[in-house]
Amino acid sequence: MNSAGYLVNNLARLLVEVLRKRIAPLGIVPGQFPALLALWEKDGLTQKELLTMLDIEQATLANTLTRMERDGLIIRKEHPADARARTIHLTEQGRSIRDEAYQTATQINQDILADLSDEETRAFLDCMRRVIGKVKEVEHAS
Amino acid sequence: MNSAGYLVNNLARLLVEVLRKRIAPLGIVPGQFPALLALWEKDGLTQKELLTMLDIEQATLANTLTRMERDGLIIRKEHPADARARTIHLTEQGRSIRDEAYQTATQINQDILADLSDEETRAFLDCMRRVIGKVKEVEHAS
DNA sequence: TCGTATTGCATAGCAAGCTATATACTATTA
DNA sequence: TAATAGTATATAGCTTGCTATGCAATACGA
Repeated sequence: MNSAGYLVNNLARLLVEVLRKRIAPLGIVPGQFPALLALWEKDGLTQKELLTMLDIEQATLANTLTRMERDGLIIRKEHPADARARTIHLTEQGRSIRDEAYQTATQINQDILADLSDEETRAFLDCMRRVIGKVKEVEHAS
Repeated sequence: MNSAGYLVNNLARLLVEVLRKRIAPLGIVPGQFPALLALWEKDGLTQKELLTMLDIEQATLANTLTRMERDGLIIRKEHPADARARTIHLTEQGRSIRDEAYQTATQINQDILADLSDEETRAFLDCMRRVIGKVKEVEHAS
């Protein structure tokens, strides 16, 4: 297959594995990256708040947070005002890998786009965003 | 995040879910699609032969084939000449959904690219192939 | 204020990807 | 030809995505 769908899927899997290899020394895995990015921006969020920043389902986040807690990246504390909710806090370890993680991600993005001109990169990302928009539209309709 | 990596991952997940919804009536799931495409081309392959046509790992294929057998899409027969190998054959059911599955996949690709001009689509797919090539290159180097 | 609806999070169960390893057979070579 | 190497497939164990559902706490409406 050489269709858009196949290519996107293929590329996504390749990229996840590259990311996995490069961030392994930091003690994190790809699925934890989006949550970390959000927490590096703003610590102490509830799961619900965190969820609004990420394009994953609630159950996926809950599981990812459990693994992050197991791995010593975060801790969950009881919410001061709502006993259902819990606030999520980076540990020292979770905080400490921030710069290196950012650099790694930036480097990967540079590496993989190295063969495209600036103009091509712009067009490529623009197409991607438009297709994502279209898929969400189409998805809703069906 | 608005990086290439994030966008690709996001798009891939969206597409898999669209495909999942649309092929559910056929009794198949997205992971089975590549194997089915290959088998519709040529039936009775060994797992090893099938593997060369797909961009997944051997263990992933073995598990997918097990689910396909469970779902009545294929059967595995003993290889006439090599007792280690097994040949993989579509069942009548696996064969019967071919045309509808093709149409569904084609329709999805059309739908999601509907907002891009022919020229943009060409450029988009071309970029994707080049980036895939680059990732494989980079991956090998590290 | 009491019963119901809603909300926040967790859990169950599945798919599909990965690596590492086991198992069983085939091929080679000393 | 007997031991060793290699090959085809399967299995174990993990991550990360999904939907559906459970459970407790909160909010609301009669």
